[in-house]
Amino acid sequence: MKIARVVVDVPAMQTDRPFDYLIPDQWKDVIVPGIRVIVPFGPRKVQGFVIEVTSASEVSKLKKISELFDLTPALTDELLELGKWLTEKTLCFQISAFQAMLPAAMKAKYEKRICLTRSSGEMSPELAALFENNQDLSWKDAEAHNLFAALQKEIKKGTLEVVYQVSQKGKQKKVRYLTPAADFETLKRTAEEMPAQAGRQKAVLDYIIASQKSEISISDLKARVNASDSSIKSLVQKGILAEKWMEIYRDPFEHRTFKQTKNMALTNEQQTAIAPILDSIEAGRHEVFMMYGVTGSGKTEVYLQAIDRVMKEGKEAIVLVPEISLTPQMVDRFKGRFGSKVAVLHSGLSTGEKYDEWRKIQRKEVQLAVGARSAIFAPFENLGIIVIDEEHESSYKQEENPKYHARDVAIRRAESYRCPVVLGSATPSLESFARAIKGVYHLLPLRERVNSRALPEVNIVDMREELRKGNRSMFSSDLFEQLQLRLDRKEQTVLFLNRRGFSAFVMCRDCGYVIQCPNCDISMTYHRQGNKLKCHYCAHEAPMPSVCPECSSEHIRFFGTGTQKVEEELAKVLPEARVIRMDVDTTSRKGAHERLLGQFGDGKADILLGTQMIAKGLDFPNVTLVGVLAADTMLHLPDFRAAEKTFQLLTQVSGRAGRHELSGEVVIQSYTPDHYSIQLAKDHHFDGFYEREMMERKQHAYPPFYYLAVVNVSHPDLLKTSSVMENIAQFLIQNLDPHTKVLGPVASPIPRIKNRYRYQCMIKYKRDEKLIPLLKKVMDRYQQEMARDELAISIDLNPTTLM
DNA sequence: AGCACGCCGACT
DNA sequence: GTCGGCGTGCTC
Repeated sequence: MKIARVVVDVPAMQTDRPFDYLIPDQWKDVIVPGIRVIVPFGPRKVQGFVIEVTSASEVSKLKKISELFDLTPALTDELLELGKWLTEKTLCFQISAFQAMLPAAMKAKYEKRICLTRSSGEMSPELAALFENNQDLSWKDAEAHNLFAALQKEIKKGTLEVVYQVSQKGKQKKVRYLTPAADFETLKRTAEEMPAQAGRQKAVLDYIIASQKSEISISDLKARVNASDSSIKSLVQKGILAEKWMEIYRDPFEHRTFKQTKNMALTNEQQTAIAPILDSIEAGRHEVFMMYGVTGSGKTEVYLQAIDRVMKEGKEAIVLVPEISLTPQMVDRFKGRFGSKVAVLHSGLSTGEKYDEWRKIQRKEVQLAVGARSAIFAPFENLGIIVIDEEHESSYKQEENPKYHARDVAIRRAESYRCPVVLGSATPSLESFARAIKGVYHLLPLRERVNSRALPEVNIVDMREELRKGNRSMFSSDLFEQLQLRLDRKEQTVLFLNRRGFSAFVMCRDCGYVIQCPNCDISMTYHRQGNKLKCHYCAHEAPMPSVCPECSSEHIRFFGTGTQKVEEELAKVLPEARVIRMDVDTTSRKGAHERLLGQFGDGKADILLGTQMIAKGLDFPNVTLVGVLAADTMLHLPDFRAAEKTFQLLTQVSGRAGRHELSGEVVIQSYTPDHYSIQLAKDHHFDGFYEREMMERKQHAYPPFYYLAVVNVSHPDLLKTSSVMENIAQFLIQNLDPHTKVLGPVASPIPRIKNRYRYQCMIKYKRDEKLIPLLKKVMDRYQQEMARDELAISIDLNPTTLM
């Protein structure tokens, strides 16, 4: 008998390996790698993925696979292989890797039930009544009615038993439809021979004959010829029509039409950029392109035409976009060009809708998947290109297990399919741009805007100056004037408030001095407890000063503001302005995001006020002013990427102004206007920023000069947490390569979450073969404590955030 | 993760 | 003497 190696759906260290099962003869040809099965595991039943079929096992007493869960593999061979790779690269469980590649609807659902056995003998009267009409009882009901004692006796007697049911969370949506059971000639004859009193049945047949359709939906029949259930039923019973089931898709775009677009003529620059991509497609060569183009330089058109070529060759494409920019505008462009060949996968869809879009890919009914991070796992089998738009976006990194970066997965998949990856951004991540400069990636610059429109003029307002002038409001006089001007001219404004950076950094309102750690050049975090400052990178501490160490001003304090406050303030100073506020609160309901943007696009408001989510992708012709209320907030986060993120954000936001006929202006308010990330964003000078930031990174041994790994430990007990972390750090220091730097342990930037204390330590390395095995060893060593005690250890290789 | 098995304290 | 507490170890 053949044997299947199965990875079971039990995410634990001790079960993170394949278990062998016998394949029953009737399934010997059906069960192939990638198929999900249900297997007995100890006393229960669990779902598992078949990863291999062999003929021998080291285990002698094998159990049989109890059920088949798929008829076609849920994961292709390539995705199984990719899962293995993910496991190694991110140190996650195999099962977690597999599950990450499938839509949430395909996760297994477990239910425990109590069933009658065949040898049902006498039962106690109260239970007998319960099982009078039911074959079984759910475990939850039994629990709720406190029946366990009585049930246990019956189980001992053998009249009842416990069964484990495994099903899938999401279901395919199916509809009943009718099909003629005979050819149309026979149908015609039957219709004529219909008895007179069967008028409705005759009408149904006449309609079917007239329409010449072989598949008739029941709702259609009911609407068109007023058919009733009984007349349909009798036609089916007579064998004239047959009933069938058909899978239908929940269509998230049902009520939307997309304007068909064609390839546009490319500018010279675009042509120069696309040529090497097309070469690579044609040659079947894997290559990574870094398409570095200013906002409005027409990156999307290049993607579209490259994808068009791929699809003409009968291959498939994946386009990743950041979660938040999956606004209708982006979907429109792809749907408009490729119509029904597109599947869209993003968080705005329901679980069922996502599953249906995924099914379209699996069934090869579409050739293009557009979506957020997880769309990188689209189950295509003949990929011709992968595009990652806004490559620098942090949402491409998953923060939960498996902690993968979509860019790495994209490159890995593209290697297997020998196809190109196109990374696009106006503000590439330092890592990617450095690789492009080194020649690892192929750099494709787009320096001109398609409409030759100049980039908007950016004014930086020094908020310290405003304060000196006696303006204590959150709007500088410059911004206020500009706002007033747009109202008069009936033009629109986007106001951006960066709420990230809520963590209290300490800054002097007079000179803009921000207190930084002497060892790390990272801003220190204010701690209410003890009124002191801490660095979360090296654990350095300092007392909270009462006067600014730089200028001795007393106006030194910590910072933070919200959109609601801004809205109130706006209502006070510009009562006639109509404001739409977009933040987590106003966009939490489904479709709210799109609706608000639609309203703004229709000119129903003068000002769009929002957080991160309005930073990208928006393109409204009437917007001529963009205001950034506080450019600094992010700059002082305890994050070595703070400057990079600030630069990216400011550049991104600035790009929202004056994209069409009207020219635009940008006002950036800042307490640190001289910081290079702000100054260089003003000049739209990425290259300058890159060089400056690379110096900083080199000096402080951060990526791209070093790789990072972070070990996080958490436990309800503070002492336990720090001592475990200390032990791990010591172990790593003693065993890692001497060139590898281990920093910490320190308390995490958020030292306690949900009553668990958190400690971390950072590892900076260039090349260290010992690292992964050592980290595995650490996990192994603490495995027991993690299972029993409340200890948790997590490892993030190449973290994007250190929170 | 679940679940059974097994070894100690407080009850009929 | 038995019921049930949760520490320990296993799941093909």
